[in-house]
Amino acid sequence: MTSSRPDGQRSPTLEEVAEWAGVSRSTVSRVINGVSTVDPELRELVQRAIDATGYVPNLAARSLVTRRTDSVALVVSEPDDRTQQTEPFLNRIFTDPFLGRITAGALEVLRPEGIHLVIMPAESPAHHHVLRYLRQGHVDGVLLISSSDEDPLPQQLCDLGIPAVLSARPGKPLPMSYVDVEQQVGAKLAAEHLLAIGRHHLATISGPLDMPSSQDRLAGFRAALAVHGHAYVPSAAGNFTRASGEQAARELFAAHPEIDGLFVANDLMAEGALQALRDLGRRVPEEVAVVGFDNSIAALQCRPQLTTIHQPLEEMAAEMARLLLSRIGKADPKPRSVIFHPRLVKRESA
Amino acid sequence: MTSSRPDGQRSPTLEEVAEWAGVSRSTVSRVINGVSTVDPELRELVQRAIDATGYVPNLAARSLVTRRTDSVALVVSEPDDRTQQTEPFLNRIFTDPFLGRITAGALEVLRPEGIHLVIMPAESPAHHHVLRYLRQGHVDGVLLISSSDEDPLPQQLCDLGIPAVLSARPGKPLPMSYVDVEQQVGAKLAAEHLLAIGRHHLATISGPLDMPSSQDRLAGFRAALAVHGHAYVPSAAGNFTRASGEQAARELFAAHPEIDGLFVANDLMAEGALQALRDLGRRVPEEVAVVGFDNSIAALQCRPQLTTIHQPLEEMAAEMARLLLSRIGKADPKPRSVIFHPRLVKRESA
DNA sequence: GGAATTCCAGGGAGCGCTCTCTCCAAGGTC
DNA sequence: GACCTTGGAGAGAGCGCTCCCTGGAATTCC
Repeated sequence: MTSSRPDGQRSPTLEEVAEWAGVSRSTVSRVINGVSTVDPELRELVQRAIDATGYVPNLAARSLVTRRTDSVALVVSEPDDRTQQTEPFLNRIFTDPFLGRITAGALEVLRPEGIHLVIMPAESPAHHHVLRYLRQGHVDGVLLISSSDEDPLPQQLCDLGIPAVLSARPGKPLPMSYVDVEQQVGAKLAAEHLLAIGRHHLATISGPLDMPSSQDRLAGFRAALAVHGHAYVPSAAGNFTRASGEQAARELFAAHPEIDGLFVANDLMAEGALQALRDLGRRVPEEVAVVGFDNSIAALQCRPQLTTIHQPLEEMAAEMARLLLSRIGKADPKPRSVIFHPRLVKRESA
Repeated sequence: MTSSRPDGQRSPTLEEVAEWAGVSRSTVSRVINGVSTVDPELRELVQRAIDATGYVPNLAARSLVTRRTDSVALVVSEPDDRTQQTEPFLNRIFTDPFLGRITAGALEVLRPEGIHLVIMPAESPAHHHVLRYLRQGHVDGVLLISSSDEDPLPQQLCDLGIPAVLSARPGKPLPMSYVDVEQQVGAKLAAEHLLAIGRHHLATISGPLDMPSSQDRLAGFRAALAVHGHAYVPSAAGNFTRASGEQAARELFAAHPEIDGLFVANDLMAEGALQALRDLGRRVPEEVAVVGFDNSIAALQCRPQLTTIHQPLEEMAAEMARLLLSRIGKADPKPRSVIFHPRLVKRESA
């Protein structure tokens, strides 16, 4: 099919297709953009011309006039204050099942609309690169996965008037749509499950404390236990990696050997914690029950398989994409939030 | 800083900046593009105008005339014949440390040049989406991670004259630059190490057999053993995921319980194999020695820590980026290949 | 049958930028 | 002092496309 690019030549233009078909540039443009007021016979002819010349619209020219690019960015952002990281940012995000699920969910909505998705890691030193990319008008909007309430990116996008949707409640109030899961409810499900199976010495491994979602899970867990009379809940913070979970579990058990129930803020860290417990010779779930969060593929890959809190990341990402598209279309409807419900998935670890 | 976008208005143009500064459009353009023939005083003035108006070049307009976009795509491609997959493609690639290292390496080279990197998964049903994106001229070139010798994408890019560099030797001869590691040498290092520590019943878990790199690792392992008189080497194929490694190990040990040395074509599968061996009650390395491939973060996360074959993915990706940039600049220099050297990293598992 | 209406193709302007070409002024040379 | 060179700014064309507007042909209506 197509081809026929003569040589190192640049690709054919609308004008050339029009000439081939013996019609005007306008008519070809109409055919390409699916405008209905074209004689079916002519439409057919133009289509043949397009195939014969191997024409592909020049996006730069088009978006110069339409002011649309038909692509949106998925930006995974991280602020600078996250210093003492052992694993590099890129390894972290491309190793966490999180991003894959988000991407899949967003594509589910975007592809049918013919919108491209561009994935951009934005760790702090490169922040301005990404911001420049966005400002230059490469994309029509942004799906923003931000990992800190100190992240300036949401505010910047707001100021610049770039349509964006957040993946979680913003750290500071911002007129921006976002999608979230009831974090506190999820933590409460974990707490109540641990209590229900008879555990009394509960502790938790949280995510980074500058993330709203980490704060919420921690607060939710504590609040749920407080209701049952547990005034103090030992905790340690990780950074959502397996290694950090392992480390946090070690600290926690060194300080509180009596712990018999552990809520870990994501599955990856829970997997690390399981590792630590194995090394410490604690049996799971007999001696220590462990509940994770996410219900990611990692939960199935460890032994024992993880009991965890399911959050529907794919659907959440799809909803983000929908919110973004509606935002891109109209002139600024008021920001909306869509909150999903977590649920407990019972497996072997608790 | 900047800001001052009046309201929902669109951003200022060159013309407006020029007017603010009382100079011509050309002069502003020169300042922005760093052309040296501008009076320092004027340059200063124009700079102030840029800051005051919050001007950002419109990329569409610029690339319409320059025919450059200053961005390249990192395409991770997968052909359709990979059907019976349990894990979805996106989960697979965003879970494998591979992509993170590649991205990091490529950015190392691209960022200093002011080139943006756009990451695009291209699993088969969406192949044409990505191809369209590339043809539309969103990017100047492509770094292609292709996972099958049946993948049509390399050939298509070639036909379209889109500059591209491959991450491994192409399945079919193609006038295209690529970067690779001496796969066979890597496999040989593994084989010889296993022999050196006294193992006699060797087997291997390979990657998908339609991948040139998998073929090479398998062939290299067999060839090295043949030299030492081992005519037959049991093998099972996985798909580079942890789960597939676990599965393959089970099959292998069910059929050949005598195996005491195992070479696994990547660390993730090796981790799965370790899991299977633990379930089977085989001690590693005492009863079975395991050697992985990649030297990824996964090799450090499992118990026992993996002895593995290191391949310098970051440097390889950086070299890919360099090859691509040189290809984009000039009119088609002849395709070059750059081959890196693997080395054995000894840890606990063998 | 003539006027009014509809339908659909073409013409042309212009999106915001770069880049070549032109032009002016200042300095240098004989 | 007349000529040439050079440095540096402006003018203008045009990249490939969309979209509004115009105008001719076909159709409808009284």
